[in-house]
Amino acid sequence: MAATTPVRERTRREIVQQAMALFQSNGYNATSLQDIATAAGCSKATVLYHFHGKAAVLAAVLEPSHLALAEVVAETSKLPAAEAQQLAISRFVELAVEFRGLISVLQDVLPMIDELPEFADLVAEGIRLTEILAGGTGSRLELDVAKFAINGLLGECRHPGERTDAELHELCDTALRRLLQPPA
Amino acid sequence: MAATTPVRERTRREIVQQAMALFQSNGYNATSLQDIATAAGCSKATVLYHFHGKAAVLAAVLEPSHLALAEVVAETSKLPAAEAQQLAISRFVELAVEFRGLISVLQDVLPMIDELPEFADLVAEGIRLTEILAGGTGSRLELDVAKFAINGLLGECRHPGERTDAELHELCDTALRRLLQPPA
DNA sequence: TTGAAAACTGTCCGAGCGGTCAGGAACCAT
DNA sequence: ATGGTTCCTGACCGCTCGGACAGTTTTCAA
Repeated sequence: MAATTPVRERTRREIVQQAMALFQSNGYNATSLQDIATAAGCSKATVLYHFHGKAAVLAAVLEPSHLALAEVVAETSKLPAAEAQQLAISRFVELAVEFRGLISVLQDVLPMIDELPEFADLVAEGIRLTEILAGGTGSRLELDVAKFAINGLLGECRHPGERTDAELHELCDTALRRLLQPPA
Repeated sequence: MAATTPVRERTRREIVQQAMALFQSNGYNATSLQDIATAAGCSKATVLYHFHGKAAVLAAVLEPSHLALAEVVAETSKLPAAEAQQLAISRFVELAVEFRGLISVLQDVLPMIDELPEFADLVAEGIRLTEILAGGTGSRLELDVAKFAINGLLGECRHPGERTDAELHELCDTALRRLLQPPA
């Protein structure tokens, strides 16, 4: 009894990896289970053997970024509002650059994410991040500006290859600071 | 020979109206021709009799906003860069508020809009608007910030009913000015 | 070597999609 | 009344999708 069955993990990993690539280039909705299976070199039935439904594949693809987001939220939650905002901006920008490819996937799924129960806490953490980015003033306008910022960032991380990581980083950093830290 | 056959126009209008409502609440991709037909009180074949394909229905739904956008672009194109940017911001915000419901439709279609030939000039006008909003500096960063602004605005106009028109207007105006007119 | 457990697959299913088409119904100038 | 035009529809088509399942192959500890 090995701690983990390597064959199981290997296949799962391959499926997740190929699914990620396909989701990034074609979007979640435009990618079929058959596409994933073909890319992963197995049958569609195998994909469904390892993952109970297409949404479960998506959840596995999103897991690392989800964990990273949760860490940023946890890390910033303990700080006073002003410092938290400051840190959240830079950490969030880093996150966006690191997972830039996955963000278009998120965009594609957003309209239906409320109906997928496996993403409830991801949504909750997104909301929490918004509050932190808003600077904790509780002001309606600032909260909405923070949402605006996230939407802008999500939208801009699409079209991979058009921008280098450094350019994307500068853009997001500039935009977030202009939006969230306007000079008094 | 009447100038227009009223019955034709009445059916067309009903279809477009119901399609607009469905596109807004469920998105373009998640709305089927059958859904539209049922809501409009006719058969799917009738929808296809009046509009040659689903994309044509979308084009009809988007037409008023498209015209309004074209007018804003035309109006601002003649002005010097600084004034043009100033005017574009306020006019674009007004546009966004007026057609706030349709914007989520646009978001839904964006990933595939390049393949729909009927929207080529809409895309072109969107790009032109981006340039005007960027302030005509030609700077890569400012151009990207303008795109960022548009994406943020598009994202925020979703979830109708959560915000009044006035609130949305204030939000978009604030965000665009912070992004595009940062104090020197 | 063997046999149970794990991994995998071919095949089928029902549903929904956008779109076509021949023909029926409504309309209206004559 | 009537005949041609416009409007409308039921039935159908080809296709793709996510998913179910019984049965085969592979794996691996005993």
